[in-house]
Amino acid sequence: MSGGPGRPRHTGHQGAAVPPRDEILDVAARLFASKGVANTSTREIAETIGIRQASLYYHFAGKDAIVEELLERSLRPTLDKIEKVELLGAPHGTASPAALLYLLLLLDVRTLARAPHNAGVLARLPEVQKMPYFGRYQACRSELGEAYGRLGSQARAEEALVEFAPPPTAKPGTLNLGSMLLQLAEVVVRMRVGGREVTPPVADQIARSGLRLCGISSGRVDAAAEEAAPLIGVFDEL
Amino acid sequence: MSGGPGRPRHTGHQGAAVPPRDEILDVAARLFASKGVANTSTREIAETIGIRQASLYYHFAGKDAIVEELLERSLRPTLDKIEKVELLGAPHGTASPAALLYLLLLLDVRTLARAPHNAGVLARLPEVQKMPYFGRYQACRSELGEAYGRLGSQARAEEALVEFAPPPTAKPGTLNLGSMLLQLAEVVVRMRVGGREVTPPVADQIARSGLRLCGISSGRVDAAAEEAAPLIGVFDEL
DNA sequence: ATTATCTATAGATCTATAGATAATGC
DNA sequence: ATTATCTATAGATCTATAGATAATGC
Repeated sequence: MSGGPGRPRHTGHQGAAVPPRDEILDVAARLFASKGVANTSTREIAETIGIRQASLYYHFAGKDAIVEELLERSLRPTLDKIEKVELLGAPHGTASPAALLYLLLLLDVRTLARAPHNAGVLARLPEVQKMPYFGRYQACRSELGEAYGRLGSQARAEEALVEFAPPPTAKPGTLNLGSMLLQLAEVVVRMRVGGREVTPPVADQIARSGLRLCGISSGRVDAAAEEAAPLIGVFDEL
Repeated sequence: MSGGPGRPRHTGHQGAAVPPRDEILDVAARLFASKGVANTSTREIAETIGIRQASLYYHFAGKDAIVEELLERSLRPTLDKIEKVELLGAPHGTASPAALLYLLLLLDVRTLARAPHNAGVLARLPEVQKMPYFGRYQACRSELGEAYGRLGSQARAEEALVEFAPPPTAKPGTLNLGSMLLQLAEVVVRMRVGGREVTPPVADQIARSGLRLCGISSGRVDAAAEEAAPLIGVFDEL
């Protein structure tokens, strides 16, 4: 036979190959995103990698544990993002709310665009939303939504002062501005499902659209984007 | 036993109760939306209604047939919408692109808000997207997206003329404006998943946000909404 | 005869566990 | 001894079919 029973696939650590645990997560993420969780069997995950179904249980307690870890991992970048941007806003007060909003949107879009195997779809599956762990994910997501909402209405208020525009027509409380911005950023998830590439100019366009959605005029959108530009590089390094 | 074998649940047609076929679709839609398709067994559908699992197969060829019909039904309102709005735009040319866009967004939001059991989630499930029938759904959805895109860029162009604003910064072809508007309207699906109610003012807010997203100034958004207001009633009656 | 249900079940999964096996490192 | 795999399988589903049964309408 090719492998023989009990033969480990990696002898020692030759050239630092992908750890089996990560390979499982990687393959599972791809399959879950393209076929759903309940529709993907543990057998399919295992045999895509080239191991037997039962061997998965050496690395994970069960199928749910795989989902849980994927969700956990997809959470991290978002939590980091919020923290960083809040840091940048409060202490010096140098950046305008509009620029901060642009920055947060752009970072979010890029995170979703770069997530391996379009992990954003995972959190949209009803089966996943029923999982006990999902509460944490949702809490984190609403925190991001609130950050969007705060920055969005600050930027909008500033706009009204500068431009002598009529006061914003929004009746507060009826709709969450944050939800809409969150949703807008997630157009990326859709694009990736559709096979379209998320290029840097596309990311820029989406972020700008978010500012316009808040009622910021084209001229000031440009200004905010320029103001944010030098800050992007800083975030990449953290 | 309570029913006994072979006993029909409806003797004749007493008071035009819900036809069993529709009841199945109704229950299936609710379960699919809340737990996913693969995660919902035919047994669960049947026993929620109060019939036996095998009895489903008298009404439907299989589980997939139920999904297919739900998808088909959720398609109809969208197709109608596009047709109607195009009708209104071309012949007399009375309505401005901005007003038409507002109208289309509002109709779309209301359709999603009123769809029984939040049918919008169904089309987002990867398992459903793999179904052979899904192509038709997607084609219809992109048609709507293109209508959004057309109206959006027309409205934006008009804005630039009137306001002497700088030319829109969008590099054409990099990002589909239609996709973003489509995505924006679907914030309703999310809201419903989260249990939040979609009131008429909320619908109005979303539609207005769509116009702003296109770069239309607050003043002209108000004008477009007012222009569209009398047309809404007309559409409800068709 | 037709309609709409039922019971019973075949056949195909799918998840998770038990226990064997071989390579590696101490 | 530990690590990572394997084979084999129990037990629990789940879908779809076959054939029986009873009510209704002609």
